[in-house]
Amino acid sequence: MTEHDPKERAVNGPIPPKAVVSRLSLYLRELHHLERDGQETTSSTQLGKMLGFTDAQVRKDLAYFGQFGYPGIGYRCEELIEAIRRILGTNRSWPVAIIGAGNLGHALLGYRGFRQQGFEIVAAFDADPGQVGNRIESIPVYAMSDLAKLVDQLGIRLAIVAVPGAAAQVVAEQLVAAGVEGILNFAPVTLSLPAHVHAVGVDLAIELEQLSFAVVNKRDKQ
Amino acid sequence: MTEHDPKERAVNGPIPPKAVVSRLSLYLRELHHLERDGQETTSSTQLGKMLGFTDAQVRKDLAYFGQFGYPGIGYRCEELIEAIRRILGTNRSWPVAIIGAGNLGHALLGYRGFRQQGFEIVAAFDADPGQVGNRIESIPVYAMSDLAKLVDQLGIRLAIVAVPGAAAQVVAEQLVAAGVEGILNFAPVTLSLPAHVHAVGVDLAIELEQLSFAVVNKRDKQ
DNA sequence: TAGATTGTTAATCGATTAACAATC
DNA sequence: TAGATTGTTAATCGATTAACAATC
Repeated sequence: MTEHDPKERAVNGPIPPKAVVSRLSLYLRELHHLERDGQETTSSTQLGKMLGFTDAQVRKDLAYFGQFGYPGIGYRCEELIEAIRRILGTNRSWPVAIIGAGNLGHALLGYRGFRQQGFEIVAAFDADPGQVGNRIESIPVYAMSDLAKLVDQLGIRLAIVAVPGAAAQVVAEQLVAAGVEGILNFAPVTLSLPAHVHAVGVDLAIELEQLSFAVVNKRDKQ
Repeated sequence: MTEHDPKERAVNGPIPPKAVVSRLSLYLRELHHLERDGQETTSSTQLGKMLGFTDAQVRKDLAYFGQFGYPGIGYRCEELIEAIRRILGTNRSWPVAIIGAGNLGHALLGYRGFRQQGFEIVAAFDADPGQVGNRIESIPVYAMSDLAKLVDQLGIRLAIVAVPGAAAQVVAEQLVAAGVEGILNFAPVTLSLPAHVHAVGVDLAIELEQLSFAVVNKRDKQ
């Protein structure tokens, strides 16, 4: 806590573009690196260079949410980290469920990066009765029939879908019925969801396709 | 093969925005679903509805690459699939290496979706001597010292980095030195690469952060 | 033919960059 | 003070949408 009192934007100010919010996560990641390296302050120019953005873009992005810098000085890393975490909602720990304890779900259950950023996987669910009752990375695997009960008991609002494509839409509907508000979807399908439920899709094959395109159309970056 | 001879854009035509290329992958995914369901043709309106885009955007995106449709009719699914695969470069199979046979690497080695889209993981590499010589999902695990030799022998141009953040930059440099041209990076760091090497980053914690933001700023979609 | 739908141009909208007064 | 850097406005750039002639 310092005497610096940033004027943050009114709660119902202009809604930031999605691209701005995703850059916010990148700024946060770089700020963690800077802080770990012992740097107290940084600047829009430095953050921009680290990520290949202009300094103007960094300042503009942050300005959507308030005033976090000091003219002539820059930004205090610790303060900006705290501010971005508040904006993203990761200044607290989220309990998260994973649906699908197969190949990918297994790996996600063991992924350390989630907890470091404020996400704790507290329950896994699988359709296979052989899996139910097991613990994977010390996280219990439950039957899908227990979903609604556990979502309620554990206060789960976010879930990760790691089931085969053919099952994903049905699973998503079960999650919505259980009260989940956000879904990180690894199944290679477009989920159809009510407007109040948010989804982020990660399609691993698509990421490779984007790389394939970049390589076959070899024109240098920048 | 039909008598339809699309006039595709000159090879050095305007370079398409990145966002267009990523939507191309989504069109391809939906076209596969349509084809599997036995649909012969589709339209920009239908494709748009499936993905939440306008029909104009679908047509504009495709128009960057050529003329693939039939006025009054729409697009033949099979033809458009083939055209998009040619554009993305996935009308052939790419041999891919995975670096890091830990938690996540393990899951990626078993991911079926890669092969279905034209990517075959042919080699894994790990720094742990205990892993070297093993086979995971029938794919051999090699020592990092064999990287350059195998990249050359197997014609590997794309690699997936699934090592801890602290190791990722060094691994990336080894990949570049071995001649790899594209890197799909799962480590939560920004890689510094020469201009002729392309990277796509997937940071799993960042994806959850984006979801967290959407949920705490609960305003409905669209 | 009438209805459907493309490819493309023009109009609109939004996002990025440049510039600079204010501040430390 | 001089140098550095912010937050913000205006200018530029790029992407999306609307409209429509051409086509089947």
